Amino acid sequence: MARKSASGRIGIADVAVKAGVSHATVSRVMNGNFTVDPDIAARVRAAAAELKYQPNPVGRSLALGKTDTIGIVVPDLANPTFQAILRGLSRAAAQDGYRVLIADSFEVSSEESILAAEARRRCDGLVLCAPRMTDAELEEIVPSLHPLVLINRTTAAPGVPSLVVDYGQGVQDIAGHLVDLGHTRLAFLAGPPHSASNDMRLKGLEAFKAAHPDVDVTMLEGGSDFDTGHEAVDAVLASGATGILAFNDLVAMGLMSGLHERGLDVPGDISVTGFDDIPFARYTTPALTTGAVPITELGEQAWHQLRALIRKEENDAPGSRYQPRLEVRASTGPAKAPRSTVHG
Amino acid sequence: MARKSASGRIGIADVAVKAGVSHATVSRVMNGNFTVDPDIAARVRAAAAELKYQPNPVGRSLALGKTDTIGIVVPDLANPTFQAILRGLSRAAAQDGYRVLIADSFEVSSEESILAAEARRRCDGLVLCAPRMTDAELEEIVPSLHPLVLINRTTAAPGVPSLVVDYGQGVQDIAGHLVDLGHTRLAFLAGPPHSASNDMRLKGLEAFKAAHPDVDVTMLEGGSDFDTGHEAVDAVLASGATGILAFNDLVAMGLMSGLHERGLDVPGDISVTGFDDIPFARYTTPALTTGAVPITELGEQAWHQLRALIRKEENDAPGSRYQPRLEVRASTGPAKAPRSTVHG
DNA sequence: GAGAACTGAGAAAACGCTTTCTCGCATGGC
DNA sequence: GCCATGCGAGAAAGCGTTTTCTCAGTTCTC
Repeated sequence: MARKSASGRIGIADVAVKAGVSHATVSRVMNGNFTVDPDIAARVRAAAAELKYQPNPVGRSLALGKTDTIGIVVPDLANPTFQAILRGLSRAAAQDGYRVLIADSFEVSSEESILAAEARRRCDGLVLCAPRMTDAELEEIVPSLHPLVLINRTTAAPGVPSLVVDYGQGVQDIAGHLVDLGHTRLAFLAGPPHSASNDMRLKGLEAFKAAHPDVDVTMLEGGSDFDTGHEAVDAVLASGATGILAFNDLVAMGLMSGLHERGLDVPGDISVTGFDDIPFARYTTPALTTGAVPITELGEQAWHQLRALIRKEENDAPGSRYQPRLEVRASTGPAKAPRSTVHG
Repeated sequence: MARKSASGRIGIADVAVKAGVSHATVSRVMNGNFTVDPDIAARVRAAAAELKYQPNPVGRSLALGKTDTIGIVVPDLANPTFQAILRGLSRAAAQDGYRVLIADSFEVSSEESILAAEARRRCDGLVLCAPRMTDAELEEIVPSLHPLVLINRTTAAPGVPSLVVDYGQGVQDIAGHLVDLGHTRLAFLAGPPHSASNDMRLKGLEAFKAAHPDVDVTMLEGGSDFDTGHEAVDAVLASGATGILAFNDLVAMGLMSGLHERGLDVPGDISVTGFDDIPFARYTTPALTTGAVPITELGEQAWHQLRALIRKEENDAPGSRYQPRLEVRASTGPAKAPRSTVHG
């Protein structure tokens, strides 16, 4: 019969009593400390097994000063991109015995810093995805969040790795692809106004426009979800563009759905591109041309960077930059009125 | 200048020294205990603010015996269904000040019970999604996991709410819909062999077959992802069925994609149905007819049930059963060779 | 004006563990 | 046979909180 401590749960004290040793010895055995007599160790292990004793992690955390848990702050768990980051992070961390605590800010960016601080205090480190947070706010909280890894943001603070996707180069590649297909009138269906990754795309497009003065690029307001794309049909048609760069795959899918409802053919009438290469992108009809980002791998890398920080290792690669790979599928095709050589 | 305790972080002791009071008083103030003189309370608050003191959650957890965290065990974070449950759970829990810790078993069901026990000890309660775990194993670990809420599983143990989707009824509704459209040869593209929810579907189809002896239902082996559906094209065509019930939306989308590649028209040649109504289901081409499950709401309900358990409230609704709603979209249509009245 | 009742804050115990410190005991050397 | 050495395990001190216990100082009552 398992005797229980006052709390109702079996603790180290119960095992100690049953094995006829002190708490300290039980702790030593449980932690594989070999300065314990093998006979006694065996007795302790037997007692522990019989009582099904499992050390209380909270007690351990307090004593050891670590929780074996990391936190991730995401603006929206419904977004496939963050789901993928979470997945990669979770898997990689699990392999090293770490769990992940999620903090979803539900796009309420005013809550983000509080949430981040909160999460950080419960964990050994933090991965922060906060695309809408202002630079000022970011700089202010970053120092108190160490060990910290940033996703798609950079900071002046030292010792904070940033994993950033080169969206600027990505949109340029996509725009280039459309131009190669003969499109001369493009439109960019932008993302959320104050999003860091949207800014990167805008910068990329500026560079593209500078390099291609003959191409007309219309900027359209947008957002980051299906509905944004779906509702943008009128604006897209009004722009007269034949090649559309949607902020991301979700927006592109919404747009294609809306165009389809209007009886327009993609890519016959209009070419549509996305960004991210979420798992569903290859299964849309037509399959979506997009800028593929190895996003799950990014989550995995986030863990590796964070791990190095937690272990206070020399970090030779403080952050890294991911180049999107142009993934040409069926949603892009020759412009209706080609003005130069067109393949296919 | 903020003085720091040995640990390097600001603790209650630092605030106590700065305010010239004892730790106890600081704690009382921080917890809104009104037996403290207003002047002293103000002094403490000022000191806390100046030092930017935030109580250490681990210390609090140990003292209070609660972590304000719940855990969720999922077999695969890549699956939209579990993502949605997680989302609903996370949001609902957040509203009550709880965070969620995720434990992804990566479909390794042998790890599931260890993972669950591990997660449970770090949290105040657990939501368990373990479709592949055997009944025996489930019954064995359930008692040690309380407070616990099960998703799509039931247990004989008392006090464990189960949130289960009535997949059995769902497939019958879908099958009925296909028969109404004139289909007489159906095929079920099954899910993972030992999945609880697959068993429920199979039972539902048995009932359906008993009620519709004139309808031919072929059972095909399958899985739960895109590729399963994509690879099943040959088997589906070989079956001669014109109405296909895929295990879930993912499989249905894979199948539609495969059929499309073969030049077949959905629903012209073959009608395809899914299950779950994941967010993408309405954006496929054609939009997918499916059994809609309010899955995010299910995650939310999971929290409410768990909360009741944690608070030891009387739980008048120990679990609940969700009826899928038949969502007819464009992927189903009249059978090619109608044998009875067909609408449209 | 003295004892009772009360108020409010400090001391100390508790939460469950790890780890340092300490010390008894056995062994080895001379 | 005695002291130095070392090994192994218990005692105790943290880790950072909350909360009970205790008690000094004040107010109230008769």
